[in-house]
Amino acid sequence: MKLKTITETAELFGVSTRTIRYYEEIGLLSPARTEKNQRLYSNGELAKLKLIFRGKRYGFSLDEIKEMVLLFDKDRSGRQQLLRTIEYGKRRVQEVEGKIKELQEMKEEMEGLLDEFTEKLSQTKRG
Amino acid sequence: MKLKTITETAELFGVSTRTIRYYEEIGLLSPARTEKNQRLYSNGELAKLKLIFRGKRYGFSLDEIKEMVLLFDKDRSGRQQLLRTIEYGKRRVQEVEGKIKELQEMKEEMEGLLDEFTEKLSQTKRG
DNA sequence: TATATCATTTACGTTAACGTCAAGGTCAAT
DNA sequence: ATTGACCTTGACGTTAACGTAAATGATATA
Repeated sequence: MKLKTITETAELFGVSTRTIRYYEEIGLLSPARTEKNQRLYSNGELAKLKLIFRGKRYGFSLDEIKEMVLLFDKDRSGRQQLLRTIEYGKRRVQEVEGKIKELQEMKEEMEGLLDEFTEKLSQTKRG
Repeated sequence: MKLKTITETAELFGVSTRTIRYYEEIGLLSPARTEKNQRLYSNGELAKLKLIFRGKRYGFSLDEIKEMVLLFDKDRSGRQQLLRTIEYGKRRVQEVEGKIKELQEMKEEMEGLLDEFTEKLSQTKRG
């Protein structure tokens, strides 16, 4: 378990150190610290960051991402907590399924347009 | 071809009229006007709005969306233009394909987590 | 010892994407 | 004629998600 510094982490994900610190500011991360107070990022924190950036790519706000991350992060030992977590998770999975469907429609629509353009092109060629 | 007013359009998409006007401000829409200068939205403009909101749902910025909309919007009659448009479009389609793949991975990951939680739950049940 | 590199916190600045008045014009109903 | 519902164009306000700069500290290297 090799711990990373903040610059290493930032470079790994291609973002600024400010971004990483900001995520900590809003409670998304809680890296360990060295004796001299420098941040150290474990695999766990890196995994969180992966989730964060993935979430961002699909238009989730950091607030929504926070909900999700914290949900799968904390001790959910109580039965009630577990049930809630599972219910919430299932809903999220359905959302993701919906997004996939819409993306596929979008893709088909774009491909349709491309076909039209290609058709036009071949006409231009001949005309 | 029934033209819609701005409030009808806004309600149709569940956004504010300000939002619709803003999209016009940044050059995404160009609705017709009545004699008394009121905006009227044709099916074409509505289709654009559909694309815009879909794009937003996947984390595209309005600037990126603008590129895409304008691309498929203008007269692309010249051969060069057509070729460029098609190339650009193909790249976008590949991007969308990539997004779909990532979303599927995300879904599987979430389902894996849910399985773990469900497992925990059954242990709590028995314990 | 001085220079450079990497880190820290604090705090003000910026931009996109709208929200929210304000002031005014049109048209139908009371 | 005035109330109300709809529209218009400014124009200033707001929030999320950082950017950027200042002041400072530890550590390595020339």
